[in-house]
Amino acid sequence: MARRKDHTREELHEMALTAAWKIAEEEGLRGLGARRVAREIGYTVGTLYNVFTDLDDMTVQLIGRIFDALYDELKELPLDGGPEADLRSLAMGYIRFTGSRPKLWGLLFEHQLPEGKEPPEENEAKIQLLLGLNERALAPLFPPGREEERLHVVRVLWASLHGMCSLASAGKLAPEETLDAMVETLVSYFLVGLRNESVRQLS
Amino acid sequence: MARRKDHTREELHEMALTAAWKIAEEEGLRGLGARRVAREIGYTVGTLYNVFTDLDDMTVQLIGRIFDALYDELKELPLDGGPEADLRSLAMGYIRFTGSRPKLWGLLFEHQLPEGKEPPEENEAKIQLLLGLNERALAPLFPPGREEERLHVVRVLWASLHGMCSLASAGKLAPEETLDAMVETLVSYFLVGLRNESVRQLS
DNA sequence: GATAAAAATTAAGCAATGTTCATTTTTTTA
DNA sequence: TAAAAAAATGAACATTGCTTAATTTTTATC
Repeated sequence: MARRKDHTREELHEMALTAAWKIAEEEGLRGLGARRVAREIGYTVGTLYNVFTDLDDMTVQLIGRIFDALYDELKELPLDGGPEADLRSLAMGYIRFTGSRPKLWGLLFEHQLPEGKEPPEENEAKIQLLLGLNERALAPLFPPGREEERLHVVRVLWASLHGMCSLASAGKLAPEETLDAMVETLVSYFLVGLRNESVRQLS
Repeated sequence: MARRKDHTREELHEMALTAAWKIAEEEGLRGLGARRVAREIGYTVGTLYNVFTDLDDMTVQLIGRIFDALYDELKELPLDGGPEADLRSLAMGYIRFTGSRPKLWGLLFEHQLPEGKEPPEENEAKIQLLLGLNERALAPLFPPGREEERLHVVRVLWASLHGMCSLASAGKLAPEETLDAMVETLVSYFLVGLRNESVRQLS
Protein backbone atom coordinates (compact mmCIF):
# COMPACT_ATOMS: atom_id res chain seq x y z
CA MET A 1 0.00 0.00 0.00
CA ALA A 2 2.33 2.67 1.23
CA ARG A 3 4.29 4.00 -1.73
CA ARG A 4 7.19 5.56 0.02
CA LYS A 5 9.42 7.80 -2.04
CA ASP A 6 6.80 8.48 -4.63
CA HIS A 7 7.52 11.94 -3.36
CA THR A 8 9.91 13.29 -0.82
CA ARG A 9 8.62 15.09 2.19
CA GLU A 10 9.55 18.36 0.53
CA GLU A 11 7.59 17.49 -2.57
CA LEU A 12 4.61 16.46 -0.50
CA HIS A 13 4.75 19.74 1.35
CA GLU A 14 4.89 21.62 -1.90
CA MET A 15 2.06 19.67 -3.49
CA ALA A 16 -0.18 20.14 -0.49
CA LEU A 17 0.31 23.89 -0.38
CA THR A 18 -0.26 24.15 -4.11
CA ALA A 19 -3.48 22.20 -3.80
CA ALA A 20 -4.53 24.27 -0.81
CA TRP A 21 -3.91 27.42 -2.84
CA LYS A 22 -6.08 26.21 -5.65
CA ILE A 23 -8.90 25.14 -3.35
CA ALA A 24 -8.82 28.37 -1.36
CA GLU A 25 -8.78 30.37 -4.57
CA GLU A 26 -11.96 28.70 -5.73
CA GLU A 27 -13.85 28.04 -2.53
CA GLY A 28 -12.29 30.04 0.26
CA LEU A 29 -11.61 28.82 3.75
CA ARG A 30 -14.82 26.80 3.86
CA GLY A 31 -13.51 24.33 1.31
CA LEU A 32 -10.10 23.96 2.84
CA GLY A 33 -10.49 20.65 4.67
CA ALA A 34 -7.90 18.05 5.49
CA ARG A 35 -9.47 15.24 3.51
CA ARG A 36 -10.08 17.57 0.63
CA VAL A 37 -6.46 18.59 0.28
CA ALA A 38 -5.35 15.00 0.78
CA ARG A 39 -7.61 13.74 -1.98
CA GLU A 40 -6.36 16.46 -4.30
CA ILE A 41 -2.77 15.28 -3.98
CA GLY A 42 -3.66 11.61 -4.06
CA TYR A 43 -2.84 10.78 -0.47
CA THR A 44 -4.72 10.20 2.77
CA VAL A 45 -5.28 12.47 5.73
CA GLY A 46 -2.64 10.66 7.71
CA THR A 47 0.07 11.67 5.29
CA LEU A 48 -1.04 15.25 5.51
CA TYR A 49 -0.70 15.17 9.26
CA ASN A 50 2.76 13.84 8.73
CA VAL A 51 3.72 16.97 6.88
CA PHE A 52 1.78 19.57 8.86
CA THR A 53 1.11 19.51 12.54
CA ASP A 54 -2.33 20.92 12.05
CA LEU A 55 -4.80 22.37 9.62
CA ASP A 56 -4.00 25.68 11.24
CA ASP A 57 -0.36 25.06 10.50
CA MET A 58 -1.12 24.41 6.85
CA THR A 59 -3.33 27.45 6.58
CA VAL A 60 -0.76 29.71 8.15
CA GLN A 61 1.83 28.49 5.70
CA LEU A 62 -0.56 29.08 2.86
CA ILE A 63 -1.02 32.61 4.07
CA GLY A 64 2.74 32.97 4.01
CA ARG A 65 2.66 32.03 0.34
CA ILE A 66 0.04 34.62 -0.35
CA PHE A 67 2.30 37.27 1.11
CA ASP A 68 5.12 35.95 -1.03
CA ALA A 69 3.05 36.15 -4.19
CA LEU A 70 1.96 39.69 -3.45
CA TYR A 71 5.51 40.74 -2.78
CA ASP A 72 6.74 39.12 -5.96
CA GLU A 73 4.21 41.10 -7.90
CA LEU A 74 4.78 44.42 -6.18
CA LYS A 75 8.53 44.29 -6.24
CA GLU A 76 8.47 44.46 -10.03
CA LEU A 77 6.80 47.85 -10.00
CA PRO A 78 9.17 50.68 -10.89
CA LEU A 79 9.44 53.12 -8.02
CA ASP A 80 10.80 56.25 -9.53
CA GLY A 81 7.93 58.68 -9.99
CA GLY A 82 8.08 60.39 -6.63
CA PRO A 83 6.20 59.52 -3.44
CA GLU A 84 2.70 60.21 -4.73
CA ALA A 85 3.02 58.23 -7.90
CA ASP A 86 4.94 55.40 -6.30
CA LEU A 87 2.56 55.02 -3.42
CA ARG A 88 -0.37 55.07 -5.77
CA SER A 89 1.32 52.49 -7.91
CA LEU A 90 1.87 50.19 -4.95
CA ALA A 91 -1.67 50.64 -3.73
CA MET A 92 -3.08 49.83 -7.14
CA GLY A 93 -0.84 46.78 -7.39
CA TYR A 94 -2.19 45.66 -4.07
CA ILE A 95 -5.81 45.94 -5.06
CA ARG A 96 -5.15 44.35 -8.41
CA PHE A 97 -3.70 41.35 -6.64
CA THR A 98 -6.43 41.01 -4.06
CA GLY A 99 -9.18 41.76 -6.52
CA SER A 100 -8.11 38.99 -8.84
CA ARG A 101 -8.19 36.38 -6.07
CA PRO A 102 -10.82 37.58 -3.63
CA LYS A 103 -11.48 34.27 -1.92
CA LEU A 104 -7.82 33.57 -1.46
CA TRP A 105 -7.26 37.00 -0.03
CA GLY A 106 -10.25 36.55 2.24
CA LEU A 107 -8.29 33.88 4.07
CA LEU A 108 -6.22 36.55 5.74
CA PHE A 109 -9.27 37.83 7.59
CA GLU A 110 -11.30 34.69 7.96
CA HIS A 111 -8.61 32.57 9.45
CA GLN A 112 -8.11 33.17 13.14
CA LEU A 113 -5.61 31.18 15.14
CA PRO A 114 -7.14 29.81 18.34
CA GLU A 115 -6.04 31.21 21.67
CA GLY A 116 -2.50 30.23 22.44
CA LYS A 117 -1.29 29.56 18.91
CA GLU A 118 0.84 32.30 17.44
CA PRO A 119 1.61 32.92 13.77
CA PRO A 120 5.20 32.15 12.77
CA GLU A 121 7.57 35.08 12.80
CA GLU A 122 8.36 34.04 9.27
CA ASN A 123 5.08 35.63 8.26
CA GLU A 124 5.84 38.75 10.24
CA ALA A 125 8.99 39.11 8.19
CA LYS A 126 7.03 38.82 4.98
CA ILE A 127 4.77 41.65 6.05
CA GLN A 128 7.83 43.69 6.86
CA LEU A 129 9.08 43.15 3.34
CA LEU A 130 5.82 44.49 1.95
CA LEU A 131 5.84 47.48 4.23
CA GLY A 132 9.44 48.09 3.24
CA LEU A 133 8.41 48.76 -0.33
CA ASN A 134 6.18 51.53 0.87
CA GLU A 135 8.80 52.92 3.17
CA ARG A 136 11.10 53.30 0.22
CA ALA A 137 8.41 55.07 -1.72
CA LEU A 138 7.82 57.54 1.08
CA ALA A 139 11.47 58.09 1.87
CA PRO A 140 11.74 61.49 0.15
CA LEU A 141 9.10 62.90 2.48
CA PHE A 142 10.95 62.02 5.67
CA PRO A 143 14.29 63.47 6.68
CA PRO A 144 16.85 61.10 8.16
CA GLY A 145 16.09 60.29 11.77
CA ARG A 146 12.37 60.06 11.19
CA GLU A 147 12.31 56.45 10.09
CA GLU A 148 9.99 55.44 12.90
CA GLU A 149 7.44 58.02 11.91
CA ARG A 150 7.66 56.87 8.35
CA LEU A 151 7.02 53.28 9.34
CA HIS A 152 4.08 54.41 11.42
CA VAL A 153 2.58 56.25 8.48
CA VAL A 154 3.11 53.29 6.21
CA ARG A 155 1.37 51.03 8.68
CA VAL A 156 -1.60 53.35 8.87
CA LEU A 157 -1.82 53.55 5.13
CA TRP A 158 -1.63 49.83 4.60
CA ALA A 159 -4.01 48.97 7.37
CA SER A 160 -6.47 51.27 5.65
CA LEU A 161 -5.89 49.64 2.31
CA HIS A 162 -6.36 46.35 4.02
CA GLY A 163 -9.71 47.50 5.34
CA MET A 164 -11.03 48.47 1.96
CA CYS A 165 -9.82 45.30 0.30
CA SER A 166 -11.29 43.23 3.08
CA LEU A 167 -14.68 44.79 2.55
CA ALA A 168 -14.36 44.35 -1.18
CA SER A 169 -13.27 40.71 -0.90
CA ALA A 170 -16.25 39.99 1.28
CA GLY A 171 -18.53 41.77 -1.15
CA LYS A 172 -19.50 44.27 1.51
CA LEU A 173 -18.80 47.37 -0.48
CA ALA A 174 -21.68 49.50 -1.64
CA PRO A 175 -22.36 48.51 -5.25
CA GLU A 176 -21.90 52.01 -6.60
CA GLU A 177 -18.52 52.31 -4.91
CA THR A 178 -15.45 50.97 -6.66
CA LEU A 179 -12.36 49.88 -4.85
CA ASP A 180 -10.25 51.91 -7.23
CA ALA A 181 -12.04 55.13 -6.43
CA MET A 182 -11.82 54.53 -2.71
CA VAL A 183 -8.13 53.80 -2.80
CA GLU A 184 -7.56 56.80 -4.99
CA THR A 185 -9.30 58.98 -2.44
CA LEU A 186 -7.41 57.52 0.44
CA VAL A 187 -4.01 57.91 -1.13
CA SER A 188 -4.48 61.39 -2.46
CA TYR A 189 -6.09 62.93 0.60
CA PHE A 190 -3.65 61.23 2.82
CA LEU A 191 -0.70 62.42 0.81
CA VAL A 192 -1.79 66.03 0.91
CA GLY A 193 -1.95 65.73 4.65
CA LEU A 194 1.40 64.07 4.69
CA ARG A 195 3.06 66.81 2.69
CA ASN A 196 1.64 69.41 5.01
CA GLU A 197 2.77 67.54 8.06
CA SER A 198 6.16 67.03 6.54
CA VAL A 199 6.55 70.71 5.84
CA ARG A 200 5.42 71.55 9.32
CA GLN A 201 7.94 69.25 10.88
CA LEU A 202 10.81 70.57 8.83
CA SER A 203 10.27 74.22 9.49
CA MET B 1 -40.98 16.38 27.66
CA ALA B 2 -41.75 19.31 25.43
CA ARG B 3 -42.46 22.29 27.66
CA ARG B 4 -44.33 24.48 25.28
CA LYS B 5 -44.85 28.06 26.32
CA ASP B 6 -42.02 28.08 28.77
CA HIS B 7 -41.01 30.80 26.38
CA THR B 8 -42.60 32.27 23.34
CA ARG B 9 -40.84 32.08 20.05
CA GLU B 10 -39.81 35.70 20.50
CA GLU B 11 -38.31 35.02 23.88
CA LEU B 12 -36.46 32.02 22.53
CA HIS B 13 -35.07 34.12 19.74
CA GLU B 14 -33.97 36.74 22.20
CA MET B 15 -32.40 34.25 24.58
CA ALA B 16 -30.50 32.55 21.81
CA LEU B 17 -29.01 35.75 20.48
CA THR B 18 -28.07 36.88 23.97
CA ALA B 19 -26.34 33.58 24.61
CA ALA B 20 -24.63 33.78 21.23
CA TRP B 21 -23.39 37.25 22.07
CA LYS B 22 -21.91 36.08 25.33
CA ILE B 23 -20.23 33.06 23.76
CA ALA B 24 -18.83 35.07 20.87
CA GLU B 25 -17.57 37.71 23.24
CA GLU B 26 -15.58 35.14 25.17
CA GLU B 27 -14.57 32.63 22.55
CA GLY B 28 -15.13 34.10 19.14
CA LEU B 29 -16.61 32.37 16.15
CA ARG B 30 -14.91 29.09 16.99
CA GLY B 31 -17.05 28.60 20.06
CA LEU B 32 -20.30 29.53 18.41
CA GLY B 33 -21.79 26.10 17.81
CA ALA B 34 -25.42 25.06 17.59
CA ARG B 35 -25.35 22.64 20.51
CA ARG B 36 -23.38 25.12 22.53
CA VAL B 37 -25.95 27.88 22.17
CA ALA B 38 -28.78 25.42 22.73
CA ARG B 39 -27.25 24.16 25.95
CA GLU B 40 -26.73 27.71 27.16
CA ILE B 41 -30.43 28.48 26.89
CA GLY B 42 -31.53 25.12 28.22
CA TYR B 43 -32.95 23.71 25.02
CA THR B 44 -31.89 21.25 22.35
CA VAL B 45 -30.52 21.81 18.89
CA GLY B 46 -33.85 21.03 17.34
CA THR B 47 -35.47 24.00 19.03
CA LEU B 48 -32.74 26.26 17.79
CA TYR B 49 -33.40 25.17 14.24
CA ASN B 50 -37.00 25.99 14.89
CA VAL B 51 -36.06 29.61 15.50
CA PHE B 52 -33.24 30.08 12.99
CA THR B 53 -33.00 28.50 9.60
CA ASP B 54 -29.29 28.06 9.94
CA LEU B 55 -26.23 28.76 12.01
CA ASP B 56 -25.37 31.31 9.37
CA ASP B 57 -28.74 32.88 9.91
CA MET B 58 -28.13 33.15 13.62
CA THR B 59 -24.67 34.57 13.14
CA VAL B 60 -25.86 37.16 10.70
CA GLN B 61 -28.51 38.28 13.15
CA LEU B 62 -25.90 38.45 15.88
CA ILE B 63 -23.83 40.68 13.65
CA GLY B 64 -26.86 42.90 13.26
CA ARG B 65 -26.97 43.26 17.02
CA ILE B 66 -23.33 44.23 17.10
CA PHE B 67 -24.06 47.05 14.68
CA ASP B 68 -26.97 48.09 16.86
CA ALA B 69 -24.82 48.19 19.96
CA LEU B 70 -22.15 50.25 18.26
CA TYR B 71 -24.70 52.68 16.99
CA ASP B 72 -26.31 53.01 20.40
CA GLU B 73 -22.97 53.93 21.84
CA LEU B 74 -21.91 56.35 19.12
CA LYS B 75 -25.20 58.18 18.87
CA GLU B 76 -24.71 59.46 22.42
CA LEU B 77 -21.56 61.31 21.50
CA PRO B 78 -22.06 65.08 21.25
CA LEU B 79 -21.30 66.25 17.75
CA ASP B 80 -20.73 69.96 18.09
CA GLY B 81 -17.01 70.57 18.04
CA GLY B 82 -16.54 70.96 14.33
CA PRO B 83 -15.64 68.33 11.74
CA GLU B 84 -12.19 67.49 13.06
CA ALA B 85 -13.22 67.06 16.66
CA ASP B 86 -16.43 65.26 15.84
CA LEU B 87 -14.83 62.85 13.44
CA ARG B 88 -12.09 62.12 15.93
CA SER B 89 -14.69 61.59 18.59
CA LEU B 90 -16.59 59.11 16.44
CA ALA B 91 -13.43 57.28 15.46
CA MET B 92 -12.33 56.98 19.06
CA GLY B 93 -15.77 55.76 20.05
CA TYR B 94 -15.49 53.14 17.36
CA ILE B 95 -12.16 51.81 18.55
CA ARG B 96 -13.24 51.94 22.16
CA PHE B 97 -16.17 49.73 21.29
CA THR B 98 -14.22 47.25 19.21
CA GLY B 99 -11.27 47.24 21.55
CA SER B 100 -13.39 46.29 24.52
CA ARG B 101 -14.88 43.29 22.72
CA PRO B 102 -12.22 42.15 20.27
CA LYS B 103 -13.49 38.61 19.77
CA LEU B 104 -17.03 39.77 19.21
CA TRP B 105 -15.90 42.35 16.72
CA GLY B 106 -13.75 39.76 15.00
CA LEU B 107 -16.94 38.02 13.94
CA LEU B 108 -17.49 40.69 11.32
CA PHE B 109 -14.40 39.59 9.45
CA GLU B 110 -14.28 35.92 10.28
CA HIS B 111 -17.79 35.12 9.29
CA GLN B 112 -18.24 34.70 5.57
CA LEU B 113 -21.55 33.71 4.08
CA PRO B 114 -21.22 30.82 1.64
CA GLU B 115 -21.77 31.43 -2.03
CA GLY B 116 -25.37 32.18 -2.78
CA LYS B 117 -26.43 33.38 0.65
CA GLU B 118 -26.73 37.12 0.98
CA PRO B 119 -26.74 39.19 4.17
CA PRO B 120 -30.13 40.71 5.02
CA GLU B 121 -30.66 44.25 3.84
CA GLU B 122 -31.58 44.95 7.43
CA ASN B 123 -27.86 44.88 8.20
CA GLU B 124 -27.11 47.15 5.28
CA ALA B 125 -29.45 49.69 6.80
CA LYS B 126 -27.63 49.49 10.11
CA ILE B 127 -24.37 50.27 8.42
CA GLN B 128 -26.01 53.22 6.74
CA LEU B 129 -27.05 54.53 10.13
CA LEU B 130 -23.48 54.37 11.33
CA LEU B 131 -22.16 56.08 8.25
CA GLY B 132 -24.83 58.72 8.67
CA LEU B 133 -23.31 59.84 11.93
CA ASN B 134 -20.10 60.57 10.13
CA GLU B 135 -21.83 62.29 7.30
CA ARG B 136 -23.35 64.69 9.76
CA ALA B 137 -19.97 65.34 11.31
CA LEU B 138 -18.44 66.14 7.95
CA ALA B 139 -21.36 68.21 6.71
CA PRO B 140 -19.71 71.61 7.23
CA LEU B 141 -16.93 70.67 4.85
CA PHE B 142 -19.23 69.93 1.94
CA PRO B 143 -21.44 72.46 0.26
CA PRO B 144 -24.99 71.42 -0.66
CA GLY B 145 -25.04 69.28 -3.77
CA ARG B 146 -21.91 67.37 -2.82
CA GLU B 147 -23.61 64.78 -0.65
CA GLU B 148 -22.39 61.94 -2.80
CA GLU B 149 -18.80 63.00 -2.42
CA ARG B 150 -19.30 63.28 1.28
CA LEU B 151 -20.65 59.76 1.50
CA HIS B 152 -17.74 58.53 -0.56
CA VAL B 153 -15.27 60.16 1.80
CA VAL B 154 -17.03 58.75 4.83
CA ARG B 155 -16.90 55.30 3.34
CA VAL B 156 -13.19 55.57 2.71
CA LEU B 157 -12.58 56.79 6.20
CA TRP B 158 -14.60 54.06 7.83
CA ALA B 159 -13.24 51.30 5.69
CA SER B 160 -9.82 52.44 6.82
CA LEU B 161 -10.85 52.46 10.43
CA HIS B 162 -12.29 49.05 9.88
CA GLY B 163 -8.94 47.84 8.58
CA MET B 164 -7.03 48.99 11.57
CA CYS B 165 -9.54 47.60 14.03
CA SER B 166 -9.59 44.31 12.20
CA LEU B 167 -5.83 44.00 12.51
CA ALA B 168 -6.01 44.97 16.15
CA SER B 169 -8.81 42.53 16.91
CA ALA B 170 -6.83 39.74 15.36
CA GLY B 171 -3.75 40.76 17.29
CA LYS B 172 -1.88 41.43 14.09
CA LEU B 173 -0.73 44.91 14.94
CA ALA B 174 2.94 45.51 15.61
CA PRO B 175 3.35 45.47 19.38
CA GLU B 176 4.85 48.94 19.53
CA GLU B 177 1.96 50.36 17.56
CA THR B 178 -1.21 51.40 19.36
CA LEU B 179 -4.57 51.55 17.72
CA ASP B 180 -5.13 54.99 19.14
CA ALA B 181 -2.03 56.42 17.56
CA MET B 182 -2.84 54.91 14.19
CA VAL B 183 -6.36 56.21 14.18
CA GLU B 184 -5.14 59.61 15.28
CA THR B 185 -2.74 59.67 12.35
CA LEU B 186 -5.37 58.56 9.90
CA VAL B 187 -7.93 61.10 10.96
CA SER B 188 -5.63 64.07 11.20
CA TYR B 189 -3.73 63.53 7.97
CA PHE B 190 -6.90 62.74 6.19
CA LEU B 191 -8.63 65.80 7.47
CA VAL B 192 -5.87 68.12 6.35
CA GLY B 193 -6.19 66.64 2.92
CA LEU B 194 -9.93 67.01 3.10
CA ARG B 195 -9.77 70.68 4.02
CA ASN B 196 -7.42 71.35 1.15
CA GLU B 197 -9.64 69.50 -1.24
CA SER B 198 -12.65 71.28 0.10
CA VAL B 199 -11.04 74.66 -0.35
CA ARG B 200 -9.95 73.73 -3.84
CA GLN B 201 -13.46 72.69 -4.81
CA LEU B 202 -15.05 75.82 -3.46
CA SER B 203 -12.74 78.33 -5.13
C1' DG C 1 21.29 -11.20 -1.40
C1' DA C 2 18.86 -12.09 2.98
C1' DT C 3 17.42 -9.87 7.22
C1' DA C 4 16.47 -6.47 10.49
C1' DA C 5 15.57 -1.63 11.49
C1' DA C 6 13.51 2.55 9.99
C1' DA C 7 10.30 5.22 7.59
C1' DA C 8 6.10 6.09 5.18
C1' DT C 9 1.34 5.31 4.22
C1' DT C 10 -2.97 3.69 5.18
C1' DA C 11 -7.46 2.51 7.05
C1' DA C 12 -10.12 2.42 10.70
C1' DG C 13 -11.75 4.82 14.48
C1' DC C 14 -13.04 8.74 17.96
C1' DA C 15 -15.26 12.71 19.30
C1' DA C 16 -17.54 16.63 17.69
C1' DT C 17 -19.83 19.22 14.14
C1' DG C 18 -24.26 21.00 11.27
C1' DT C 19 -28.60 19.51 10.04
C1' DT C 20 -32.90 16.76 9.63
C1' DC C 21 -36.94 14.46 11.16
C1' DA C 22 -40.00 11.02 13.14
C1' DT C 23 -41.67 10.72 17.66
C1' DT C 24 -43.37 12.39 21.91
C1' DT C 25 -45.33 15.76 24.77
C1' DT C 26 -47.97 19.76 25.56
C1' DT C 27 -51.27 23.21 24.52
C1' DT C 28 -55.14 24.90 22.09
C1' DT C 29 -59.44 24.47 20.11
C1' DA C 30 -63.98 22.58 19.51
C1' DT D 1 -63.20 15.29 26.74
C1' DA D 2 -61.39 14.42 22.11
C1' DA D 3 -59.00 16.06 18.08
C1' DA D 4 -55.92 19.21 15.96
C1' DA D 5 -52.02 22.10 16.21
C1' DA D 6 -47.74 23.41 18.09
C1' DA D 7 -43.41 22.70 20.37
C1' DA D 8 -39.61 20.23 21.91
C1' DT D 9 -36.91 16.22 21.85
C1' DG D 10 -33.41 12.80 20.85
C1' DA D 11 -31.76 9.83 17.74
C1' DA D 12 -29.72 9.60 13.43
C1' DC D 13 -26.73 10.98 9.17
C1' DA D 14 -23.03 12.74 6.88
C1' DT D 15 -18.88 15.10 7.50
C1' DT D 16 -15.42 17.22 10.05
C1' DG D 17 -10.34 17.38 12.62
C1' DC D 18 -7.29 14.41 14.38
C1' DT D 19 -5.01 9.95 16.33
C1' DT D 20 -3.04 5.55 16.08
C1' DA D 21 -2.30 0.61 15.30
C1' DA D 22 -1.27 -2.00 11.59
C1' DT D 23 0.78 -2.63 7.13
C1' DT D 24 3.81 -1.91 3.51
C1' DT D 25 7.97 -0.18 1.62
C1' DT D 26 12.50 1.37 1.77
C1' DT D 27 16.95 1.44 3.62
C1' DA D 28 20.87 -0.19 6.18
C1' DT D 29 23.65 -4.09 7.80
C1' DC D 30 25.83 -8.25 7.49
